[in-house]
Amino acid sequence: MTRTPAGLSAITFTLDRTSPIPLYHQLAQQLEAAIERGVLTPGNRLGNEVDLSVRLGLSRPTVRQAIQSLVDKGLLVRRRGVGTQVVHRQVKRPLELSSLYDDLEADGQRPTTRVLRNETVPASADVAAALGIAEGSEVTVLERLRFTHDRPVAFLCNYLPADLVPLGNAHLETTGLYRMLRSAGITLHSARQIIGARSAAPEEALRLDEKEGAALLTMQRTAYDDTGRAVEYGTHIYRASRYAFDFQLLVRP
Amino acid sequence: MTRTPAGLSAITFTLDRTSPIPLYHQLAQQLEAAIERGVLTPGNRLGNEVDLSVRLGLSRPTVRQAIQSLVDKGLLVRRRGVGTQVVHRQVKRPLELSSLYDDLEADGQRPTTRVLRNETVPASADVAAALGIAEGSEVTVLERLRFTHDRPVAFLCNYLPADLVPLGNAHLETTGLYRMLRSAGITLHSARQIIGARSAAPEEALRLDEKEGAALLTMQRTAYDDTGRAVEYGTHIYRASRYAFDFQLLVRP
DNA sequence: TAGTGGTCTAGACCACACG
DNA sequence: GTGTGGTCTAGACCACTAC
Repeated sequence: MTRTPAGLSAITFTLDRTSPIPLYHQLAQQLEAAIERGVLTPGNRLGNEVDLSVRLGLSRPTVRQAIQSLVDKGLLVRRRGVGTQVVHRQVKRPLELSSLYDDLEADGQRPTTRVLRNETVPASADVAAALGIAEGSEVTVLERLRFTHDRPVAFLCNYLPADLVPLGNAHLETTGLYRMLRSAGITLHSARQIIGARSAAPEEALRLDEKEGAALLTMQRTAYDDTGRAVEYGTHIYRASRYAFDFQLLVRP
Repeated sequence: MTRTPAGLSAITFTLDRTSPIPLYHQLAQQLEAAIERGVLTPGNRLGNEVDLSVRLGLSRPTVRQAIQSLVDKGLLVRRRGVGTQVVHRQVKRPLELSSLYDDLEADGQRPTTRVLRNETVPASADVAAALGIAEGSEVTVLERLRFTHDRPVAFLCNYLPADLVPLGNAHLETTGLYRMLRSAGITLHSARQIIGARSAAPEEALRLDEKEGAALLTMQRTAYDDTGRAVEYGTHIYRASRYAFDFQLLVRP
């Protein structure tokens, strides 16, 4: 006997074939919304792909593609011979290239930034190596203090190829670096991050309003765009008493 | 004119249709190997999918699936109207659910482990909450010290549902916890990690051979399996002087 | 044995980038 | 215009799971 799962049958899908949004994406969005709204609850079976495709008037590969995208997001699990189910525990925040500004803002923290330094200098050996450019090439060096509730959270030092994008202080104080890069048409592709800890040196302690010797969280990051070109190299220092990295991550199948 | 890129034409692909390994996976492996060996160098175009499928005697969707898997890994980039290229900077180590043991071993560090505690206790409120089980349920609590070169690197405290898998001390001393879970047939699916820092308390300093007040790197993690069931909750403390998290991560398109 | 997802085919048309 | 990837179809057979 073929049972249509209660949750799924309660959903009316509306697919617009004239829309520029791909059909599989429309379907995926509506499935995700149904999960979000609780119409499809954890453990609910999704019903087999063939039935679903017939019901929607789509081909099976298209339906599969929609389902697959949600599997990749960690919302669904497929088991051969069993079926497709909603994962019991929802993935709240998928791991992304963490932008401190976005993280804080998403947290309702209303971050602010003070630009301490913004100038063009020749790249030192280590910066050149990190960015994969010639030593002495022009790079923009950026030093910023980030605050929430008028208290410092982090000291951010970044290096970018000088010709990449104009970095006005006004914008830097009201938004995050990654947003500026994105709106300049630069799409980030990958990054390497090293997260460690160390004790605060006297000048660091002063800058961050911590005691000397307090534990600090550190991150070094190099970010790359589509073509593999290094776009940004940074050294960040966070007050461990006010910040921690919160990752949700998926295991590659 | 259609040019076959030099790199690609130099490769002979061998596809075994009788193999249980899917064709798209065989192709993906061989493409990846070619990139690894340097036959396909960064910037090399991969040639269009239609030609490739004809040459290999595969359908285009199958070839696409192979290419897509490498795009997902961050090795290739596709651009509509342009083509498929090898990414300039290679992704060295994709982000995975980091296993300290595996990380150290991959680094040639020959990690060792001393089990300090391994017993079954009723779950406290916070452990029960983290694992999503009833307070007072039986959990296995594990305390381990991990060494490299006979010096401590980390103190690991983990809680697992008691009935999950037998955890013999002998195995725990010679391998990692995640390997034991995997060989018990548990496939990890997702995890939430919180990485922070703090100063060493006296007893922590003693245990890790650090000075009191030294900066320590901390991680809290809850790991989940396929079904969304919490499999493990742990609190780890690392010597910041000897360990840092090294992530390579991709931005979701 | 029945039902599920996993793989694969051989086409088709479209949107976009580039010369 | 030409070539590229992006999307979509309507089937097919197989492997695995559960009963």
